[in-house]
Amino acid sequence: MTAEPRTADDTGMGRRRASARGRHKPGYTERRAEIVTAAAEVFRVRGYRGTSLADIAEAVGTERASLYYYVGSKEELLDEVVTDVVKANLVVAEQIRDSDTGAQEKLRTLVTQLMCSYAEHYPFLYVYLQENLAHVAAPRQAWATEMRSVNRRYEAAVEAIVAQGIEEGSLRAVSSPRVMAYGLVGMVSWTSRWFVPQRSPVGAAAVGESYAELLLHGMAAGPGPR
Amino acid sequence: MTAEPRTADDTGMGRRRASARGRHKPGYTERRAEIVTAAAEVFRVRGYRGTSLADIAEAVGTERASLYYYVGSKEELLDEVVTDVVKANLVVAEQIRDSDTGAQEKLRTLVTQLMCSYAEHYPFLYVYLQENLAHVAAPRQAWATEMRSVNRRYEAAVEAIVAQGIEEGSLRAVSSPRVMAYGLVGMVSWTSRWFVPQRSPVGAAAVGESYAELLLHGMAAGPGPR
DNA sequence: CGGTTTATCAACATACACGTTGACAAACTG
DNA sequence: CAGTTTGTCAACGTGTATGTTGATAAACCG
Repeated sequence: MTAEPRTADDTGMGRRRASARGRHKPGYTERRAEIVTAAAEVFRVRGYRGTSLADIAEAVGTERASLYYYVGSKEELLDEVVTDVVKANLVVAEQIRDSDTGAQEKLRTLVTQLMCSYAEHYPFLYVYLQENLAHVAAPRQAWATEMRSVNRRYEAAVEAIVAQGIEEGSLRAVSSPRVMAYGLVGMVSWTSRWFVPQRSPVGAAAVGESYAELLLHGMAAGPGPR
Repeated sequence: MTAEPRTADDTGMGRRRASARGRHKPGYTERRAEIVTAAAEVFRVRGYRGTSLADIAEAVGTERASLYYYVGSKEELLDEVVTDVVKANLVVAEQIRDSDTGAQEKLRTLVTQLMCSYAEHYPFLYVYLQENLAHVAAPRQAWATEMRSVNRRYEAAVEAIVAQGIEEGSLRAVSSPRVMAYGLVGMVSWTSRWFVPQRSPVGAAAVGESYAELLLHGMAAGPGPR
């Protein structure tokens, strides 16, 4: 008894809700964006791992279960928060690398652009920087692998510009291009630990220009130090 | 019935074990150190939050419950891994700040010392750097507050050296001392994301010297860029 | 204005992590 | 070699997180 045929009657109610996501009602997408934005801020403050969906629900002013009407999982939410912006950033970096200028100008542009990008898409990119891809757990491995590749390409772009600079003689080989690139990226990325666009006396552009100045002056060929 | 008097008979068995920790048997401390070391490596690889005591037990080759014979909690383990080394590092930084030299030499010493320190106490300091103190959850607030103060003092020391350099005229005010200090710390701290002492073609000292060179050349007063 | 779609949420089912207990074996000790 | 200490571990209790379900309002629409 209690056979519960069930056969191919794949009409789980939850499934129907999920498929309702396909349709693009006007209010739906807006509300979804609200949720993603709220999630981004909570992620930034408490970290991805330290954030529960209940936290996000509270920030949005709703109940945890309601979130599932808009989003399939916490992972999907992170993906939504982070992926596009990060990829856009990579595109810009590769454009700069491929542009037709000297390495010095390229680096300056890249650093200031990067800082401004952080501020413009405020909590989003910082959520990403604070995520250590080496620490992601099993269920996000696919995403992590993709993002790692984005990171690698980003770093490769910076490295290429540095290498160009050394080759064209405008930059000193203070160290290997790789290590120099990591230094540059690190200096800028670490701002995620202290820089808050609104609450900072100095703007993102100013920080970016300072760091560009510092790095360029530091790498520039020409009159020695002392 | 089943009154279970229990009164002041505070002889819970677990308590007795815990108090047995007071005694300093020879093998005990060694085993404990093994566990702390293993924990450090697991923390580095998976992050504090992403690590379960089961993971650590597996790394040690024992059972989760056995760890509690040596350690009261996961937090205690992190504390053990991180706190002393971090504080020692701060002491060195403040010594450098208070030493009797020019700012340039101070910064060079500080940066190289810092990198070497990372390598020497390998996974330990990197575990700390990867912990974002802004993300710690409630039960570790006390520890986090203490560590935040350590961070603040560290950054203040670097900032002071930069300020000294500007005052004595050996460094340019590329930006505020604070922002410059963050840049320096960031460049070095970010190595936690890519530098693995054994597995890297370039040693910690070399990276440290390169970054010191780059930063100093970048901040140094004297012949302009171009 | 009745029926359908849209959105919300209480309640449930699972899973996993932490920390504790008490039993137990092996090593030590007198 | 008997008794105690030292170290290990299966089993349990508890808390908290995720994701699902079905009931239920509210808005929409023909």
